[in-house]
Amino acid sequence: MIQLTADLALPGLSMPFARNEEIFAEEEPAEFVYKVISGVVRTGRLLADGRRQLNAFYLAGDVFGLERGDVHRCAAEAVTEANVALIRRSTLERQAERNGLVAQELWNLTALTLERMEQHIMLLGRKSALERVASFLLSLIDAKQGDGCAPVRAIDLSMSRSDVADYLGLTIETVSRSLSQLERVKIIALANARHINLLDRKALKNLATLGDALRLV
Amino acid sequence: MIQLTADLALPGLSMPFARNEEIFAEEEPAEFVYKVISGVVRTGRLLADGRRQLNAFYLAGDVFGLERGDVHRCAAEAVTEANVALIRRSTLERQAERNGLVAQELWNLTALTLERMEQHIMLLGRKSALERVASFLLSLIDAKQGDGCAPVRAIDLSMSRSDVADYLGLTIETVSRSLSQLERVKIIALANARHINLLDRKALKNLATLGDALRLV
DNA sequence: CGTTGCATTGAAATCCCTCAAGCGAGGTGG
DNA sequence: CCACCTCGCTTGAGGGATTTCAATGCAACG
Repeated sequence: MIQLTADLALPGLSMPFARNEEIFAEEEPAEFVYKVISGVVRTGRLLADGRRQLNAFYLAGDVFGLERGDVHRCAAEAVTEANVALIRRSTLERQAERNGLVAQELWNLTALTLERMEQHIMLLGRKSALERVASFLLSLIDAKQGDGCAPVRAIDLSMSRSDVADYLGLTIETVSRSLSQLERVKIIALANARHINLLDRKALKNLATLGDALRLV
Repeated sequence: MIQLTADLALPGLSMPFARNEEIFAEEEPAEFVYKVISGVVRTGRLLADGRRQLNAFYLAGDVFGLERGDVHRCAAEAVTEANVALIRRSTLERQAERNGLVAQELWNLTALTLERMEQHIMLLGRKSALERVASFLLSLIDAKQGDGCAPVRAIDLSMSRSDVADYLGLTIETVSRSLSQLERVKIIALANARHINLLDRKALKNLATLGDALRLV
């Protein structure tokens, strides 16, 4: 990570994106690899009839747009105003050839994305709506926890209900109802639609991982 | 691929597995990387209450068990009798450090798996039962097509309805009903439960990719 | 103060799951 | 050799979770 971070941080290549602005499109040539400097980015795909499925949200420090082939198989858009660093892929691959650490880091980043996708597959294939929303909130908490060390008491959603729904394979109504349900049983409190106070973390975790065998060991 | 294939083909390390035999377990130390020589392998995870989600099926030539961390995050089992080549991970990583082509191939294989997972996420999050089954059949056809060049007219399912269901995020009953439905509209014919004749490939593709934007361009 | 966009809530409909019964092929024992 | 059992698959009926459709609320903004 250190290696790539250094390479990616070239300040000249950092670009600002507005809310909902497209960073790259599905099927677009994959000329760059991207790193979130600030803000939030979403990646996803569309079916022709308009159904949308989001793969992932990327927060500051995350790398996205890393592809095997020569085109992007997902679109990427800014969820919030975001600064994104661009690294020319050809440059990166040349470096990887010379420097084993860069190559290893490219592999690591891809494998990390893969791990997240595998977890998401379990969520989409086998979890109920309530479990999905609980898992989602918990993943946001864990991401935040990684940064600071103070226990997280509140979550600020940077994405709309529509984004959450398309990420979790639900409708916005079901997401809204699930959040209301979590509030009714006093697991969370909704200060407003985008600001959530965490009341009972243990209960949330039970819901989210009922019972992910990995966590119970 | 060529590079790794050569490395992986060391015949001394090929191991036979019986139907349903475990190849590695969830959370087991990831000591080896695996390559299917013959037969079919499934990978997946369990929730504590017994719900199962399969990530992927691997056919002859496919590599699986490639991890970033030091433990397997999925279990792997033989679907049919299978021969699997094992490569010690430490060996592979040492080679990757010295030989850029090996490193690149490791990255390629991980990225290929990632691509498949992303496609599966769309299937699980946004496709109906019928679309999922159609997509599944089509992916089997495409995998077969890759080998020979004659147009595929029949599919032999090596996995049970239960495996298909857990892969597609459905129940066995829904899988069965979807297949019957495909038969009723003359898209397929079921010679028996595991042997499917393809009658209308175009209709199957329409169902599966209605309308995957990628394919419509 | 009306408009616009996003979120919540309710009611009805739909899709898929659950439960249950039946079917067929393969294997075993009488 | 046939009856019987088992296992995997199919089919049906009913129920439940989520979607769909529709109305309302709410906050930001011109």
